[in-house]
Order: sequence, then structure tokens, then C-alpha cells
Amino acid sequence: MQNNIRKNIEAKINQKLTDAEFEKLSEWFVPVQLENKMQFVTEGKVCCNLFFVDAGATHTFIIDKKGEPHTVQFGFEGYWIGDMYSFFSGNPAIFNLETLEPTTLFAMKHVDFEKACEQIQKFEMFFRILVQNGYLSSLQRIAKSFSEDAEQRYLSLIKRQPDLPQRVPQYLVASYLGIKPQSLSRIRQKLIKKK
Amino acid sequence: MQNNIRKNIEAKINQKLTDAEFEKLSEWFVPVQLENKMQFVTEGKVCCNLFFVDAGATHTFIIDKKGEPHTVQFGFEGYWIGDMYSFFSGNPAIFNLETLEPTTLFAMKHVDFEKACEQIQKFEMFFRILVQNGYLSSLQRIAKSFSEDAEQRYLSLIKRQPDLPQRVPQYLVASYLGIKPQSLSRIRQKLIKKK
DNA sequence: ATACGTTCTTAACCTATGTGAACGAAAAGT
DNA sequence: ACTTTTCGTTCACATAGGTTAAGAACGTAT
Repeated sequence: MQNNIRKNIEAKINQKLTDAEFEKLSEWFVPVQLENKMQFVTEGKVCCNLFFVDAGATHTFIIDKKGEPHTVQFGFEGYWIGDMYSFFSGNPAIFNLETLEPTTLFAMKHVDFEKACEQIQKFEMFFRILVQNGYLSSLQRIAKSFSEDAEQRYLSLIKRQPDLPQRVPQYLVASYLGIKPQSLSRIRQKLIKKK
Repeated sequence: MQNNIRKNIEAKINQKLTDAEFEKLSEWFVPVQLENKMQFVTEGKVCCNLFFVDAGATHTFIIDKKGEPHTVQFGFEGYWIGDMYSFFSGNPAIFNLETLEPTTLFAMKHVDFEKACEQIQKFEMFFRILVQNGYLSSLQRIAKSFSEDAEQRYLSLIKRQPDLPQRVPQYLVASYLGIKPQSLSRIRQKLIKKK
């Protein structure tokens, strides 16, 4: 049942897990079924769970002072998501997470995460790589946001994730790009005319 | 000599290192003296060192397609810097690092880093926390860059790091904020008139 | 002291994106 | 099937920040 997690971990550390290791691990991952538009992490509330997206789609967002939401990350099959700040510190979350489709998650509690890191060295290694990669890609994203305009960011986004426009509403794509839906609409029109 | 490193690690993990642990660690940190404006990591070249800033100032930057530099991070006393991507993967670096003052660094090679993680569990823990915090703060930075204009970003930057304007030239502050020096100058004028 | 290069400022103009509003299409609820 | 809400588009206008260029202020080397 947690087979996708196994594949995911093995791919990232480039090593196989033993059946014994996987048995242990799978006990710490609890399946969670969510409908569309369910918020399962809320800014200001502690969330000591980490999630693996088995099927479906989610987004991580913040609400700014004016009450406007801003999507920071999407999460699809095979993504690890959650509010890492709250997860590790036990303080209130700084992000919100919500489903964009009916979604199957596996949730891991922080206490179990600590057990997993202690008992399964490969899991700790896996997780270190995961956080490192996340860190690096967010640094690159910051760098790109300074040197590219919205049109270029949109083009490289749909190049990287061609299925994104099919899976999430356009206003969320705009939010992720840091622009308003009207502006994305305008950019798309411009691109169609160019061709 | 590597005392600042010891304090830095102990503060982050909230535990003391034993003298034996520290002895071992300090052998893996090699001091490096650099003059002002020395580039010590270059995009496209492998850099399998991680650095601790003992004294001085540095910045991490990329060069965009038009040849313009963009500062992604500053590094002052007590910061851990380097191109993590190159450090961990062994691939060419994606960032450049340069001193902004005469600077004293401690460098740790990746092979020694691996030894340190294996032999000193507290070091591995320390490093995991370091990367986690870096990841979280860059996510928050992305989120803020969407909801705040340059003036607000400037104000919260100098609130967080009041000494920054004294230590780095204004055009680098502008670069970090993602705007041109002229625009920062304009913003500063506006703020002076407001008062 | 002089000359040179670098950094900061100012100003006029330009451009990308935001804002507000109106409209139609699609989706969801009854 | 009909109504209501949500979503995407389009437009006119506003604004933040970019661009270009000039000069002032400062530091450094001669």
C-alpha cells in the first residue's frame, strides 16, 4: 500500500530498502483520504505531520496582510509536503495547505519521524537529501524571479510542468508566478498572437 | 582558533560539544584568509568546500543571461556559506561567492564533512537544522516577495539587519532586493521626505 | 593637490504589471 | 433545466520600477 513511498525513497537515495526496513517505515505512515478543497494545515496552528502525496494535488499558500492568498508550492503524486517549520519546531505553522483534487496522503507524525531517523539510517539520509534539494531549488527560484519577467517565468514553468495548466486553475498558476490572473491572461494572449 | 564554530554549533543544537568532539571537528576546518573582492566560488566550476565565516563579509550571486549580477544571500560572521549544490552533488556550482571585505573563512572539504557526519552525530544533527532553516527562510522570502513591494522589503530588511547599509554598498542591497540602484535611491528619498 | 574611477543621486521618459469593472463561459447547486 | 457562483477574458487607466543619461560625492592612486 505504501509502495509509492518505497519507490520514492529508493529513487532518491539510489539504494534499495530491505523488506524489514520498509515494514517498519510503513507502519509510521498513516493513509489520509481528503476531498477536494479541504484545508489540512492552517497558518497559526501547530501541525506536527509530514505528508507524502500518493495521489491527487495540493497547494501550499500564505495569506498576506491584505488577505490575498499566494501559492508558494504545488504538491502532486510523489511530493513530500507540509509545514516544515511547524513540523520541526512544534511552533504554529506559517503556511496553509489545501487539496486541489480528491487526494490520498500518507501522514507521518514528528515522533515517528524521529524514530524513523534513529532506526533507519537510510531514511535520515533520504530526508536530508530531500530538504537539501528543496533548499537549492528555492534559492534558484529566488534568483530567477529577479532576472526573469512574468512571461519568461510562465514559459519555463509550463516547460518544466507541461500538465500544470490542466491540473490547476489558472488563477493559481498566476498566484504561483507572483502575478494577477488578469496579467496571466494578457500574457497568454500575447503568446498566442506571437505564434 | 575555531572557537566561533564551536559556539555556533552548540547554539544551534542547544547542546554542548565534548572537547573530544570539538578536537576532531576542528581538524577538518582549514582557515582561509581572503582579501576584499576575491571570488572564491565560481559558477560552472566544481566547489566541494563548505565555508564558515569567521570574520568579514561575503555575498552569493548569480549572473543572468544579460550579464547582470544578482545577489541571493549575504554572509557575515557566523554564517555558513558555499554552493550547496556543488558541495553535495559534485557537479559544477550554480552560484558565485565573493568577499566584500577582507575575510577569514574556515573551509571544510566534502570528504571531511562526510567523516564528520558519520563520527559526530551532533554535527549531522546541526547540519540538518542548518539546511532546514535555510530552506524555510527562503520559502518565506519567496512568499514575501509576492506580497510586498520594494519599499516594504527594504524596510523589513534594514529592520532585520540594521547594520547592512554600513557594511555593503547600496547597489548590492538593491540587487538583493531585486531592484536597480536608482530605484533604491528613489525609495530612500521618498522615505526621507515622509518623515 | 590632481586626476581617475567608483558609487550615489536626480530627472525625464518608458514598460510591465496592478486595479477595477464588465462580460461571457463553464461549473456547481437546486 | 434553471439559477448561482466561479473562472477566464478584455479593456481603460494607474503605478512601481526600469532605462538612459548627467552630474555630484567620495575614495584612491599618482
